[in-house]
Amino acid sequence: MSFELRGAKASTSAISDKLSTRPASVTGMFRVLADSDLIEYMPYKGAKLTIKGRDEAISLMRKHRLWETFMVEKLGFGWDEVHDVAEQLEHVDSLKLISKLDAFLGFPRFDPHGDPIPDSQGVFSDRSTLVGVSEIALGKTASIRGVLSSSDSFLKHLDDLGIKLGLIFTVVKVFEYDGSFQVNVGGEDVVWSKKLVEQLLAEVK
Amino acid sequence: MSFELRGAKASTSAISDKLSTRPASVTGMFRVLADSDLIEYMPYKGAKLTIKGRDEAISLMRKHRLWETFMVEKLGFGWDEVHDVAEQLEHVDSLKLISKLDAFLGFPRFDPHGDPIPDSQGVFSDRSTLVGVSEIALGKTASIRGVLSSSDSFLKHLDDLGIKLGLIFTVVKVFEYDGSFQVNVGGEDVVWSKKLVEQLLAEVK
DNA sequence: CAAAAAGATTAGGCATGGCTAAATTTTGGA
DNA sequence: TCCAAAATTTAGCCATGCCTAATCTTTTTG
Repeated sequence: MSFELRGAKASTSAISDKLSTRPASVTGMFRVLADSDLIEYMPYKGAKLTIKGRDEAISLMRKHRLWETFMVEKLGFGWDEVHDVAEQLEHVDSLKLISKLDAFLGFPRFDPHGDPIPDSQGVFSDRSTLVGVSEIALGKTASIRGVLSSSDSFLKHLDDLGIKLGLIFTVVKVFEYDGSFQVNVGGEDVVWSKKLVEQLLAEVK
Repeated sequence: MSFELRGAKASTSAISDKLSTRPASVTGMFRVLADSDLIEYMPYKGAKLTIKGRDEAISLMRKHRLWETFMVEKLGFGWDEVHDVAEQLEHVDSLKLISKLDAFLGFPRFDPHGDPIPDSQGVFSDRSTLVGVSEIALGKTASIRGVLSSSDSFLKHLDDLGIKLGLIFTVVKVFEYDGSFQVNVGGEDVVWSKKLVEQLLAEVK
């Protein structure tokens, strides 16, 4: 479901490529989607999501990102290995399951990649509430919401330092010399390097 | 996947009934299952699981019961409303997901209905390790593993008393007069009625 | 601005999977 | 034992979904 949500035009062959299928098949899918009122489709002119289609896409995105969050935060998966499984999980059909899962996770507004999770009404949190840790002002308290990199070494480093999604910290000091941050986590002061904080996303309280 | 695991014979029409389909369709399924070496099939004579088929069935059962346990224990679903959703979840294909889920749940050996959950090797815990609470001897410590009833009023009662899967308790006293049990839960003594303990399954330490 | 190239759609074929109806086998009672 | 009833399988049909090849539109380029 890699449709752009705004009026973006994805070419038939680009889609068939991504789906490992043939352009002709995509045209067929367009037809059934149009029949279900999920897209508006004019041959040769492209397709556009209807309101209903947009809602469905947002709902899928919500499910996908909640499952990803669950796998990373609760099951200890690496941030980069959850996509494929989440793609299967997102097709499980149960509104109640998703709302319970949402509650269990504490109604997270961003997934492990820093992408927003729409709420049950389809409303996205303003992405601007998410900032790079390196831009947080002295004295502010924030919680980790995502990462920019997914390299193995980076993720392993997070593990080593005990940095996980939802971790709450306060910026105590910024060292001019090397740009590293001194932060307070659960009463203890620790230092995060400049390179590290540049890859971390957080939500300021 | 309501195949009996032992050499039991489920009639073609019984299966088609349960699947809301036609007997002829079941015969077709038998043929493809036989082609995949999951069953041994002789027309008119019935079908029997092969080793491979048995393994697959056990694996599905494991997934199903783990998901049910997750939904009840972590998401707060009622014991009786998880089956259908678990049937969808069990088809998500990821060995790693299941083993992580298993670990997250603390390697439970029984699901909320008291049925055994095969481990990753396909080994079932001996059902005999599971006993009715009413049969537990004085002074023994045990943990709740399942229920025998799924009536609304019963499940609501469990909620009211804060009795959940995994709850650890010690039998302090059994009252002759009405058969009720005095048990210690987390330092506090409480009384469970005879009617209640007869519906509870537990695993003695 | 036309012709070629690229991209998209239609037409038609093949496999799958479930259905109904007919044929076959098994079962159970006289 | 034998025959009718029940159960099961086979045969043949239809819808789906994706494919290739051919056709049609749009875009690009000389």
